[in-house]
Amino acid sequence: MTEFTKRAVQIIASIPPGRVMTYGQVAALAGSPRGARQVVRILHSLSKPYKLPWHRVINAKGKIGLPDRDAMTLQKMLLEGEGVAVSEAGEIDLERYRHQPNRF
DNA sequence: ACCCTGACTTGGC
DNA sequence: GGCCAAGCCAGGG
Repeated sequence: MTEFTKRAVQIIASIPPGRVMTYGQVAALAGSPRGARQVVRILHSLSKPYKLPWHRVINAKGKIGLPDRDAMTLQKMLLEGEGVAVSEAGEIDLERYRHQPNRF
């Protein structure tokens, strides 16, 4: 496991309920602005063992990237359960829910 | 080791 | 604002 992966895991795990982050944002904070795809891999392979809040990680368009309709519905359900509004199309208001670890 | 693929992002039309 | 093309990085076959 690379350092980047470890950092990404920490970052994802630190996203509080009711907040979301984009793949690119996580990647950037973990030290690799172009590592969004690796973040995706992390969610695929490590979300289970590390119990990561995968549902709080979405793409830059503010939408759920999941190809599976069922999984998307689950994610929508989980987020709404935390107070995040998700449209039927799986869209989220990033400006409103984006988690910003080092905001001043 | 090489090639393909992906829960991505950004820039241009 | 939506669709297409190229860039990027790692894991898996």
